[in-house]
Amino acid sequence: MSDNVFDILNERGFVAQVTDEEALRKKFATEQVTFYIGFDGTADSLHAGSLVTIMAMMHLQKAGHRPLGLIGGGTTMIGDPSGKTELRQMLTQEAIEANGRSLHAQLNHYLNFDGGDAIPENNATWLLELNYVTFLRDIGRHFSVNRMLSAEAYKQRLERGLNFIEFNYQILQAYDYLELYRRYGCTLQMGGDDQWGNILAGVDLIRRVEGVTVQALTYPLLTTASGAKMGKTATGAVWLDKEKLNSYDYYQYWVNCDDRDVEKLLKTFTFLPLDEIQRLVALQGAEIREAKRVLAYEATVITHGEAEAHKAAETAQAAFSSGTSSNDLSGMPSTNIVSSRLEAGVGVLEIFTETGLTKSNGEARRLLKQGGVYVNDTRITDVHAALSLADLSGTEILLRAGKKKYHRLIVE
RNA sequence: GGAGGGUUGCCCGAGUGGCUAAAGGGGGCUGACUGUAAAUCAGCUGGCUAUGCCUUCGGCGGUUCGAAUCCGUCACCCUCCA
Repeated sequence: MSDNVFDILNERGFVAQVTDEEALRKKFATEQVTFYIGFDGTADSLHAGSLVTIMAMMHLQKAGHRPLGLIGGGTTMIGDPSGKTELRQMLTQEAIEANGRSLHAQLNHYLNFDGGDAIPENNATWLLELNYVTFLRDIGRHFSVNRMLSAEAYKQRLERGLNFIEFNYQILQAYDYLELYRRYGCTLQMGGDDQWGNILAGVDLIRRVEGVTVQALTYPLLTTASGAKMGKTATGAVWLDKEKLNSYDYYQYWVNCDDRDVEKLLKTFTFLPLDEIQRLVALQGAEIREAKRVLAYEATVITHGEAEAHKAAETAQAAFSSGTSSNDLSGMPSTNIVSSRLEAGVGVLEIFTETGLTKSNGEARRLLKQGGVYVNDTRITDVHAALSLADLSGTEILLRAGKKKYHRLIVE
């Protein structure tokens, strides 16, 4: 370990706040640190927002430390008030458990629970069977309500109303840290900067109960240059699950990023060396697209693997670079259609909606009127236009909505 | 438990009997310009078997020729009092 992992994290922009930088550096340099990050169990797939966390874990793991992926199966039943203005929607226990399993399977892809020494955990294991009175005696007495109330996270909620159940969230998260310290010797918790208060509560609790000083590190909450949260688009979250978002669209998400975000994204979501990133970011004007392609490729490799990333890149190249002869569109989303339907003629509006390019016939009609409907790269202007066998090029028809959304219609 | 205020389209928010598929903003989409970027400009932004029809203003029921708008009731949220 010539370079301290702390520096790697720091250089790449993963560090917002640390409890004790010197102590943490020393730990990283001298021992294997078991660290944990909690994942909320409200969905059955992680999205690009969680990637920051995952990348941080991977960096530490590469440096020889031991990641502990904690699914908040128990805490999800409560809801974290931090950064939210409303009570989180309650999920059934069954749904939360199912989500937990999916999330662990996903994390396994990045952290390798099976082969390596990474540890999957779920706080439902200890939280669900807590005895209320015992918990109050042993843990509750260490928490000062005064201090909790003065925390920024609660202040805002106090204006609007804070449910008792949510008020307990921090205590439970603190307790998680204690449990993980006891069970696995976990001495570092990381998380988004909005978790700082909750994480510190755990650090305090461990000091009071065990007399041991453990560490906390948060990374900045990433937003795009236009102010949106990472991993969310208007059409939905950027899921990491291939079933929910195919590799091509995933690749496209990264390629379409804002120029101003490229450097940050490369540092955070790829493992490329910093000097390479500097070289890419130095590109000017349209050349910056090269940096975006690298970003998209690298990011897709990490999540979907090299083969998928390669296919996505080829497909994007074929679709967007008119000069090239590459015709590999295999990565593009597609829909099958029986040839008899084409023989009879299928309305363009109908087919756009059927493939999901538009959500309704009305939307398709609107799109067409505005000049955003293309078939085989030719703009369609007639609302009543229909596709027939004559539109086939090979065994497929290329549909496009607007400038960027492609879809292949494959005849079987 | 008592008194009052609120619940409108993806989000915020105006509307307090017909001119309301519902102002305005945000977001999104399309087009132009470009570099699959940003900024800017213009248009669009409930559904359909579409010069018309249907559904939408928390749920249900009522008054009315006509209701997001009035009445009743239920649900949820907020504020003040306990």
